[in-house]
Amino acid sequence: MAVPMPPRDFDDFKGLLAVEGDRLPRRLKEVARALLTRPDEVALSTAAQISEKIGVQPSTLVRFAQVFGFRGFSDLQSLFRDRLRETPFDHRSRIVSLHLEGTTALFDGFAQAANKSFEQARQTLDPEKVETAVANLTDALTIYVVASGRSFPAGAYAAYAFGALGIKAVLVDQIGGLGKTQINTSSPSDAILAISFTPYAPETVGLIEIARANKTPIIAITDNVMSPLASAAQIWLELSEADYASFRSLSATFALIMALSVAVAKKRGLEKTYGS
Amino acid sequence: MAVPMPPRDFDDFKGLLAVEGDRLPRRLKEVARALLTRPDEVALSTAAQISEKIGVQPSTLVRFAQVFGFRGFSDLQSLFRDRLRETPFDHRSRIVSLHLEGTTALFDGFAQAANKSFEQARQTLDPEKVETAVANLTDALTIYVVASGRSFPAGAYAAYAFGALGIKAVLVDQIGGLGKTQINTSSPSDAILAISFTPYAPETVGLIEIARANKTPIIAITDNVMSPLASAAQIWLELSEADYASFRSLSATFALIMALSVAVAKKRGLEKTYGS
DNA sequence: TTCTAAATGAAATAAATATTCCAATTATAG
DNA sequence: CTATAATTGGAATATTTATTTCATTTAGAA
Repeated sequence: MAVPMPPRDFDDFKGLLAVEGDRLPRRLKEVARALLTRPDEVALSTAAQISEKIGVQPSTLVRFAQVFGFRGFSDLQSLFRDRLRETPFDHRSRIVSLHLEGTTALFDGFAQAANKSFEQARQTLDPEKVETAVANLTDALTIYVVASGRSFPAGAYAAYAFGALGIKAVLVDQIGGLGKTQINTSSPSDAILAISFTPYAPETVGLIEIARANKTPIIAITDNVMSPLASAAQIWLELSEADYASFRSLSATFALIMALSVAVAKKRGLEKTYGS
Repeated sequence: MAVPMPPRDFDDFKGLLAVEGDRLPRRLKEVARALLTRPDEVALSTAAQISEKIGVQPSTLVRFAQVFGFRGFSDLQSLFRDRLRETPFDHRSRIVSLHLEGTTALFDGFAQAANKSFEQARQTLDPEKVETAVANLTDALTIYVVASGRSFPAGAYAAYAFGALGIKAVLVDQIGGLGKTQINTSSPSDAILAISFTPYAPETVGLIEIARANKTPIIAITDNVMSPLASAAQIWLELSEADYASFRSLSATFALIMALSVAVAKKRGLEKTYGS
């Protein structure tokens, strides 16, 4: 194999991967992906630590570097270190370079809305109620996740997160109009996690009525006291999201779902190392 | 010499220096100043390089560290490395009322990860490519949204957002194993919006192959050049999300989806006031 | 299938890096 | 000043970390 000139900086390296990356053997491709996914870690860790995380031998890292013309892994790593040095003010400075126009400006707007949501959530979330919710979910045999309309993605994610952590959860997706059938198998030893915000999807409201008739404990994530979920649920967690361009953020909802999942897994003491 | 407990993080160390710093001997005082002046360099360089820059012997660095209760310089250095790993918001938000324990602390962790994702996204997102993506989506008769596994909630949300804005979109939900059937109706006058991150769900990869065979333009949201989506797509947008407790954030993905939706709606000039 | 080349894992070795030790210097108290 | 303790520099050593080598596995061609 011809020994090419090694890339001179991180962007060069990335560009090279874009072209040549596909030709790499299986393991080296994994390495490439991993290095690009966590460039900061590459800069700050030793070859042994990195290779361990990726699940390859240190020698594989050295070989990987040599394929691109470096003498060894250390030379490649110095690209990652320089990258971290060069970005000090762009990357982690206090004032973020905001985009001023176009679609990326919209992106910034939504990012800010997310931030605002987080701050609001810190204020409105009652830690005690959250812990009670965790306790209830921990005791549940099966967690039924109910969410419709705009909240459906959050529900889908909750089901995913629970599953990834080895927690038995069912997403009530109402497919084929079978929502009622899906939730009707719930019992007092299970739990419902219901997610709904203004305007409360009538499907969700209808479904939790059934759960209530079954005496299944209901944990709700909703936006305020006046929510139909607040009165129906045993515990409800208040989360008021900010909006931008007439789209309400879902970021705090997602963060809360992740927090609940991990907390339940911890409490059950079966935290599988999976997730991601 | 009494061996004190070494500081646990960078801020601890800084605080300790504020109190004890003046009592240090001349050379060690120089060291303290230098380390605080360029903390990034301390994280990224070797003891020899640092000592050279300061103009002292490497052994002085070791002794310096030991004065503060560390076993050697390496232990002190790891504080500087951790500092660099932390999210930029970590520093500031320390002041803000952070929850210190329990599930709400987890919530804060995920909120910070989301923030870091936003910052990273600002760096990696190429405004030009974003605008091209918007243009492509604007021209599409129907937008097919493809996302599986962890990314599925994002896809579901994209379909929702497009719909709410009056943009014809189909969520390829692969129900009943009909994913291929669903996407097979796509044609060059449509567009695919594919979302996938490490580890790339094979379903998604398979589906976009079909779209490619149909010559349907593909717009991808993925995490790096090595992604199978990057090579298959006409345009791909790079988005590397941060993670916490081994769960990767989705916040930047959601923000980008919202931004794209709104931008397309604007461009089509049919922005219905609905959404939320 | 069999053969050959390529790729990988694991251990051995080399290189680098950090730490300790001791002699030389500087500061401080008497 | 002198004596003593504290601090520092520099070389020697120990430790960690990267790299090379070689045996084994895997993939590809004939």
